[in-house]
Amino acid sequence: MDAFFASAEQASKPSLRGKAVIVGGLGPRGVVATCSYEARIFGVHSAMPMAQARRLAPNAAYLVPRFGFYRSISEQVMGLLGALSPLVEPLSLDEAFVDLEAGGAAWDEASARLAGVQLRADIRAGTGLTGSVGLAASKMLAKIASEQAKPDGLVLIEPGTERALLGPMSVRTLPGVGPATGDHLRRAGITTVDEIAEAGEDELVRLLGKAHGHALYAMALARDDRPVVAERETKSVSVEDTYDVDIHDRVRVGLEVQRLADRCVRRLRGAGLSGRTIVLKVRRYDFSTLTRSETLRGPTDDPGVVREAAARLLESVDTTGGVRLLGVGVSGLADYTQEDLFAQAAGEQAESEVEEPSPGEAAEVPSAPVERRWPAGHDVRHAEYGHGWAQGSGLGRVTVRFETPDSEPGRVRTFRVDDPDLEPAEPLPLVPRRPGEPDEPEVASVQASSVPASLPKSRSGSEGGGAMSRP
DNA sequence: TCTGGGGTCCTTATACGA
DNA sequence: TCTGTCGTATAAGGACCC
Repeated sequence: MDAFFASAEQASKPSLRGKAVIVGGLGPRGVVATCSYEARIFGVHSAMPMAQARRLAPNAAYLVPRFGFYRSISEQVMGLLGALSPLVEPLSLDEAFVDLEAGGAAWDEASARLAGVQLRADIRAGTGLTGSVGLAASKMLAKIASEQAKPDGLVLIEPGTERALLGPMSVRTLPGVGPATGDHLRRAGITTVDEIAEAGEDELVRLLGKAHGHALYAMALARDDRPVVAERETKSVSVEDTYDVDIHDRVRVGLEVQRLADRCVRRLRGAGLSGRTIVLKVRRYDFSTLTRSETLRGPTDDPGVVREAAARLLESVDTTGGVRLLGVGVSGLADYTQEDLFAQAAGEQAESEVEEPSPGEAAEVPSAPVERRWPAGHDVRHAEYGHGWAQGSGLGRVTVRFETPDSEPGRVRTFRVDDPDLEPAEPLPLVPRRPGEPDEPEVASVQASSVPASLPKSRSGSEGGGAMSRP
């Protein structure tokens, strides 16, 4: 999908169409998750500190992400991909590989192009959003093609032309070459894909290590036979928080770690998993990051056990100077629990407390309960004025723009944050339902019956038919 | 003024049992 | 019994991706 979060917000909010829209964390330490193409003109891009984005584009609309909303759109699009092939490999909410050959949807250039054109039309009709499609004989090339196709395009890399196309490109084009590897290669005099090929495999391995070296050399020769893998199992579950201001108080640090441990366990249990290795992550005031981990005798999903392990790990960390981020994770996952009996007994007391957040938790965050209630961009409903979204809040007031995906740009009104006529609302569907269709009040309730998981699994390992769509 | 959150994979060092 | 070594876990850090 093109500028996915920002596009979804523009589709949802008519007044933002054609405008610079920036989605991300709005706190003092937030970063840009996605921004609209209008915002990119100002130099804003993903991962940029929000403070910098505000300087570059002070008049843009700034919104917090609504993952539930994006997920429902994503499920719709993934459903369309699932109709093309049983082999769909999601990379994120807005991106997936599809093996068109395995699905019988395409077998040559013409049929692949046709499938891509049809898919883009279906995505637009179903979601009102634009997606780009890259078609090629391997995952790497499909991905590069989809990058070139954006926004709102389709690019097909013809078999036989791969090396010539790749050769003059920057090494940074290849997936897996980020800033560090890019610098490393540049210092060795390698800046283009051709130069990787010329350097030779041995030199690449010497520079970058075995795995990376071999992989990169193969990529440079356009050799990539990785299959499209439909279902990959989760390897770890983690939660982390960056705090608006560094935490110095050691007791407070301990409390935060306990909260994170509970949140992590809730997610773990929600996924029906348990794990053996507990990981504590600490980012200090100077941005130095360290992790401490401990492996238990058996997997656990017991909040008390995870809390205690996290607390033990924290003891070995020096936090003087303050911490800006804390995180707790669990890896070494299993889908069953074989609890250490001794540890379980110790954890039982804490157990009951994790099921529901403790009453004190909501009040525990002293910073701005106002912004918490009306996050920028979230939908609201007013008894008299109907559906709208919170444009901003502060000083006991919230500004609401009243509009819906299929209305004209709406008007703004301001209310007291505790106005009883105002309540949070679910997102509305981006595309109006056709008459005769079952009534579904929320996009969030889109059913997942057509996602790949429910489709028959075919053998994997097909090669040469890989195509990737960037929906 | 800086620099999120949720992941994956790889490398290196170290410990340990056979 | 001493010593090396091989394979496997574990621990920590780093790069990368969206």
